[in-house]
Amino acid sequence: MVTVMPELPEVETVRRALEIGLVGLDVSRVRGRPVMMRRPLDPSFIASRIEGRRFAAPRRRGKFLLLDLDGGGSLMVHLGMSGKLLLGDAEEPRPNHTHLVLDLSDGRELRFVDPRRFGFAVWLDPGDERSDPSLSALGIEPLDPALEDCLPPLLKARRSPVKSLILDQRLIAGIGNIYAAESLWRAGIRPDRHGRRTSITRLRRLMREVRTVLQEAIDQGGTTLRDYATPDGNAGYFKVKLNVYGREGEPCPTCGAVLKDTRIAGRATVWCPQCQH
DNA sequence: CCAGTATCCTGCAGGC
DNA sequence: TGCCTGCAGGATACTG
Repeated sequence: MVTVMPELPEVETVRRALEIGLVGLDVSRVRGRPVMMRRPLDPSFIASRIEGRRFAAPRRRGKFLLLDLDGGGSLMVHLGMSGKLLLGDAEEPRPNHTHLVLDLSDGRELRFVDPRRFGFAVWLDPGDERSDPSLSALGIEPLDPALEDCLPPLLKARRSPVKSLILDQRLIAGIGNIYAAESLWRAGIRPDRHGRRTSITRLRRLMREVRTVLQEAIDQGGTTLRDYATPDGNAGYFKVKLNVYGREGEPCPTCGAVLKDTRIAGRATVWCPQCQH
């Protein structure tokens, strides 16, 4: 059983669910206790900035969500690897590890839940966005049409394994361990091949596969989303057909060779020794 | 500047 | 059955 972590497609699907379920609602009250997360959570400060204000359309940059409020400023949320944003009835019991609760004007609550606390939620005043260290360092969006032209030369200039490079958010924003493995398998490139030793042609192919797999996953999420009468945040967690991730020891879907399992930069990496070179 | 590794956290799987 | 260990991974601080 593979647990799907929030990478770009999952975050985008959450964004779309919130666009449907959150825009136009007012925040009547913010609740939560201070807790150490990837960045410290300060519910009182967040409350001072957003209580009494109305949600505008949410945005996404890489894996970061920007929940904008009318009149300026955003609640920036990163889901880490176990984070969820849930829209639920106030009557329902809250899940364990609910760190932040926003009471909404329709009687529901927006809940930020994150057992492993690799995620965070922080307030950004207007103008903070430009200088925020997480956002300002981000590389190109994978769905940007300029991807095929911009990124290959940058990858070609690096020594690291291609897999490490496409996981580097400063180069390309939004890919995690799952879609990295899937993209490389689709492109027929060994995950441990160094950027320097990969032709521009093959790197361009990789960029196409990155875009395709992410777009397919977003489309799947969109399908999931339409199935929910009331978007509840869980809509962001779906399963696409994963060809290699979590399938070490199983036959390659293309050639039948046994999928190999290795570690690159400390991360589990599955690949086909026959198809990827 | 660049590459590689340690670190944070909880839940769960596997071994004995 | 129950305890222990290790792994899962995103971003970033740190080391060489």
